[in-house]
Amino acid sequence: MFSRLSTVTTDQPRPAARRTRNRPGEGERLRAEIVQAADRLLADAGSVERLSLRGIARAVGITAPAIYAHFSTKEALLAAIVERRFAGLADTLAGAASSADEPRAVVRARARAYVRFGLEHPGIYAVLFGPAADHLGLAYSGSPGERVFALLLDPVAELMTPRGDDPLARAADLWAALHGVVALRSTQTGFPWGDLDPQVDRVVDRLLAS
Amino acid sequence: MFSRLSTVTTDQPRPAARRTRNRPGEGERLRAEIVQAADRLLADAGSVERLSLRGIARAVGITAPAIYAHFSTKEALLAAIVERRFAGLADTLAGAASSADEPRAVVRARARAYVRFGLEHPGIYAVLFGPAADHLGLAYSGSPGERVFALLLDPVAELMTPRGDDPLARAADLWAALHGVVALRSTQTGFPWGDLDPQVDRVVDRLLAS
DNA sequence: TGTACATCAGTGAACGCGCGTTCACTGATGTAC
DNA sequence: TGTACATCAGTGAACGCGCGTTCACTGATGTAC
Repeated sequence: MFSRLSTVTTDQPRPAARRTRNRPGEGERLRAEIVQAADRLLADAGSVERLSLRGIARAVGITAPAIYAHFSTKEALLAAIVERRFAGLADTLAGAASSADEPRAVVRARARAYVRFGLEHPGIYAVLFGPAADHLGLAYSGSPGERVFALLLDPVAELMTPRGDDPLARAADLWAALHGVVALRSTQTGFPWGDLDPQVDRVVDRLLAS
Repeated sequence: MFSRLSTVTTDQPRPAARRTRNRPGEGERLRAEIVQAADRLLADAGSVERLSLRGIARAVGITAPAIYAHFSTKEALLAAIVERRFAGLADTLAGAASSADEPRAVVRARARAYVRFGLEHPGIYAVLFGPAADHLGLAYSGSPGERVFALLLDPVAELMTPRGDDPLARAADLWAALHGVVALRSTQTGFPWGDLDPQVDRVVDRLLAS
């Protein structure tokens, strides 16, 4: 008895944290812990494929089936992370420029913030805008990602409309270019990219030129 | 005996093609068949993760271990595909513009060809320039990908150097933008992208402006 | 204040899956005599 | 021309792995009497 107990106790596996079971009525707390751990693992380790329910459970200090009390499916959990992060990114972009600024400065500030976000959290960025986004049903139409795009489109429209240029096309060009900067810099790490902000400024200024 | 033989024969599983074993001395033929099948599967099904040795074997009509006679590892097989495709892409880009054209037209033609390649073969493109390229050791430095980049860089340099602009930075901007066009159009399929060539032309012309 | 009980957060074992890779082998082919 | 043999292209069974998901359950907690 004693020896068995002490074995089990000593034998503590991977889980970093010692957990105390939530009290009845507080089960919802685990939900938050799960999302937080999953988000951190995704941010650290870079790709959705490497994110497993078992790994998340290990990080939280529970067993994998316990996740099913809060998420019916791995995809449901991913969707929760993604929604949170989309909202966070939108807030970041919105906050990157005061609305009093002139439109070109707004675009520049938001472009820098967008790219920085992508490079700082490649795993998160990939889930929001990479191939994984596709089969998560997070494509443009009607999704929270639309809100993020609107934060680029709006100031671009302020610049283009008076000029008679097509704002949607120009904002799309810009989005694509910024995405490319994030994606290629993340992947082609041996390439002599040079400093980030000057590149973003060059791209923004030229793509918005008449 | 008979029944067993006929069962085995009738019971023919997935493999599409009926194969006749190569004769001694002709084992090398299988190598080419494997690469071809793997390349096709990758081009069709879109992502490296979904490409398995067992799937390739099924497509060729052999068993998975037979692959090991020709490739010591799944990665070795991927590397063979990638090298072939890099060379093919370089040829396509080189052929997209006659060297007599003026540099701006060369860039435009190669940019269109690059983007078209990426959109027509998303699975291949992803292995060449996506996140998978990273851990395959196919990053920029010293790789065949460098040859592809040089095909953009050279005409850009012709344009920039007389002007005193930095060709490497401008070519990098362009590469990133083109990559973004490919990646986002592949992923965000619900977005109102508009026609491809006009977008590529807009991006090229503006990013090369002074 | 003390006991019986219902609740429910979380466990542990098991499922079937497809994967990359290993290993000992089979059996048709071309060759040597 | 016919037989014995070595070669070697490819097989089939098995390995251990981590995965998402299911299921019957345990046992600490708060509550009712």
